[in-house]
Amino acid sequence: MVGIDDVARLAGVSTATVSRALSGRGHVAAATRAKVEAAASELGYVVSASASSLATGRMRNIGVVVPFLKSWFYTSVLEGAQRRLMQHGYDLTLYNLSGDANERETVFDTFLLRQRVDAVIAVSLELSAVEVDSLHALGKPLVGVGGPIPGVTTLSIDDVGVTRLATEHLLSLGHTVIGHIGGDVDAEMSFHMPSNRRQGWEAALRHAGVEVRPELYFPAVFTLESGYAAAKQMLGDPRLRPTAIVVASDEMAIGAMLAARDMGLDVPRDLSIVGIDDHELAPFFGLTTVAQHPEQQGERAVELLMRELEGPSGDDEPQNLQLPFDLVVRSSTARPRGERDANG
Amino acid sequence: MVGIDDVARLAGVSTATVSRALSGRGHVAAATRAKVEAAASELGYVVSASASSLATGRMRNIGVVVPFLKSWFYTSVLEGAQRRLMQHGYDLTLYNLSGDANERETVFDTFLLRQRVDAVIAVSLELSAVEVDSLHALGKPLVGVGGPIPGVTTLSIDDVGVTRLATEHLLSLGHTVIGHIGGDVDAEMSFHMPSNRRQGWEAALRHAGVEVRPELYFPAVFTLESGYAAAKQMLGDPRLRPTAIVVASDEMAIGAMLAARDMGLDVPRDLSIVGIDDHELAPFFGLTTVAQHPEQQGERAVELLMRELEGPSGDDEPQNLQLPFDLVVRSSTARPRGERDANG
DNA sequence: TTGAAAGCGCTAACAT
DNA sequence: ATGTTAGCGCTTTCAA
Repeated sequence: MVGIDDVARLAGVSTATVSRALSGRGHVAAATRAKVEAAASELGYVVSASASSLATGRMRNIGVVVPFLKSWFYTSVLEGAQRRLMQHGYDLTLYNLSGDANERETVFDTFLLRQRVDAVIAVSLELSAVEVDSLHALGKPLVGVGGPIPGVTTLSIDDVGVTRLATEHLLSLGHTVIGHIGGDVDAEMSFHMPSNRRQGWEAALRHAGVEVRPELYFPAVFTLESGYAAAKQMLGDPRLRPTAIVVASDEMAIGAMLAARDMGLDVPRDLSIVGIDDHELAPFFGLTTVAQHPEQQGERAVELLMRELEGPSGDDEPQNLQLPFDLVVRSSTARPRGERDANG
Repeated sequence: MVGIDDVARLAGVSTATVSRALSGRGHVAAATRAKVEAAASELGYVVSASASSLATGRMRNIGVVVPFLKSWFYTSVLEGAQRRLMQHGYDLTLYNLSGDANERETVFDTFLLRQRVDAVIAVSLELSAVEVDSLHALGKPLVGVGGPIPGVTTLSIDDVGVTRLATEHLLSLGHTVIGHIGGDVDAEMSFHMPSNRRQGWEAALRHAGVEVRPELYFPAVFTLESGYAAAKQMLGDPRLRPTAIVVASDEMAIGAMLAARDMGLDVPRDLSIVGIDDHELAPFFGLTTVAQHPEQQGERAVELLMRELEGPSGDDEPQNLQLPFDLVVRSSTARPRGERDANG
C-alpha cells in the first residue's frame, strides 16, 4: 500500500505538506501542490480513510436508517440523500430495519454507535427518547425525515394539509360524498401519519359544510393490494356510494382505480380518485395526486446535516421543517356525474 | 468519548486484555472477561471503528454498487445483502450510479479506492477491465450479481434458461403463436441480458418445432409503461395475433396485462402472459412468472465475500455461479382458446 | 493468562 | 510556506 510518506519522498516534501496539498487545508505554494499532486497520482496514492478519520475524528460518512427498503418513498429519499452526499464527498451507509424485530435494537446499540458515521438520517422512524439521546450523547447530528421527533430537527410534509388539499380539489369539482382510504388509525406506527391524513380529509369536509361520515373511512396498509381491497369494500356497499375517494398513497390509489374498473366503474366518469405521493406510476395511470417530492426530502436532510457538520455549529433549535407539496391534476378526477348532467 | 483505557482502568487490567476480552481473539480468563465486559457496558464503551480499522487493516464494511435504486430488483438484492452483512457485523455502504454520467467514474476512482470498504458487490454492472483491475490491485475482493464479468466471481441466473422455461410452459399448454417482449437487443447495457432472454424464447420455439417469427419480438425498456406500449403494438397488429406472450420482466408483463385488458382481451382466456422475476405485485395480478429470488442473490454474494474475507483466502478461480429459478404458475396462463375448444 | 509497547497512516499544532 | 512531531485509539507481537 502506498502511503503518504512515499508521496512525500517522491515529491521531496514533508508528509505535512502532502497532507495539506491534497486536502486543501492550509496554505501550499502552487508549485509545491503541483509536485505533490503529480507524485500522488504517479503512485496512485489514496488516503487511508481510517488513518485520516482517526486523526481528524471525522468519518465523512453518514448513516441512513430506513424501516423498509422496497418502497418507492424510501428509495426515493435514499436516492436524493445519496446524490447530495456524494457531491460533498461523503459516503452513505445504509441501515434497513425490515428484518427481524431486534434488528432495530442492534442497529442503534451497536452499528450506529461504532463511530462509523458522522451523523444520521432517520427516515419515517419515530425514534424513542433513548435512541435520540444515545445519538446526541455521541455528538452525532441527527435529522429525521417523514415526521416530527421531539428534540430533533425533522423534515416532513404537512400530512393534514396534504389530504385537505386533495379533498378540497374534489370539493371544488362538486363532489360531496367523498370517501377516504388511509392507514390504520388504530395501528399507527409512523408519526400518527394515518390519523393526520384522515384529519385533513375531515377538516376539508367540515370546512365546506359537508357532513363527515365515519363509515366512508376505510383503513388499509399502504400497498396496492390493500387499496384495492378497501376500495372494493367501499364501492360495494350500497349505503355508501361515494363519487370520489381521497387515498393516502398513490399505490393504494392505483389499487382503488383497478378495483373501480373491476366493478365496472369508469374513472373519473363514475368515480374520482386522488392519491398522495406522485409515485412513478401515477402518470401512467393518469392519477391525480398530491406530490411530496421525497428525493428533495433526502437532499434537504443532507443539506441540513452538512451545515451542522461543516459549519460553525450554530446550534440551532431543533425544529420540524415543513416541505412543499403540490397538487398534480391528471385524469382520475372530474366533476361528479350528476354535476355534469346538471350543467350539460 | 470513553476509550479503551477507561475500560482498562475500571476493570483493573491492561488495554491489551480489554481488546482481547471484547474482540474474542486471544485467551482471557473467564473472570477477567466478565470484569471487562462489566466495565465496558457500565461505561457504555464502543470501539472506535477508525482506530480499530487502522490497527487491523479491516473496515468491516462492504460497498454495494447499483446502477439504479428505484427498482424492485436492485432493492431486493440490496435487502438480502444488507441482512446477511448485518449478521456478520458488517456495514453496507451504498453507491448508486443513477446520477450524472461521470458519477460512475467518481465512484470507482475516488470512493471505492478510499479504503473504506473491504470488498465490493457490483449489481448488474458490466465492469470494465480497468475497473476490475483497480479493485483487485487494492486486494479488494469483488463479486458481481446479475451477469458474468471476466475474471470476477459472479452470481447470476441463466437468462437463456429462464425465458426458455417460460416459453416451454406456454408450449406445453398448447400455444404456438407466442410473442416476446424483451429488452432492446440493440441497446444492451447489462450483460446482453435482453438478447439472452430473447434467445431462450427462440430456442424453446425451435426445439418444439415452432417457427420463430422475428416480428413477434417487441423491444421495451423494462418499465410497466413500456410493457403496456409494446403489448398494444403486438396485440393491435392483425397480422400477428399471438395467443401468448413471454415478457422479460414482471413489470413489463403487468403492463402487458393492462394493455390486453384495455383492448378487451381476457387474460388468460384470450391471451396468456408469463413474466420473469416474481415481483411483489405478481401475486396480486395473478401473473404466472419465473421467480429469480433477488434477495437470495444478495445473500449469496455476501456469503461468498465473507468466505474470501474471513477464510484463509482459498484463492478460488473466479467463476460465474448459476442461481436457481422457478416457474410460478398463477392465473395469467391457460390453454389457448382453440385448444380448449378442441378438447371441450 | 496478562502486560508493555510498538506501530497502523494520517493530521494539526507548533516551530521555523 | 514548509517541516517536526506528538498524538488519534486500538491491536498485536513479544516478554513475563
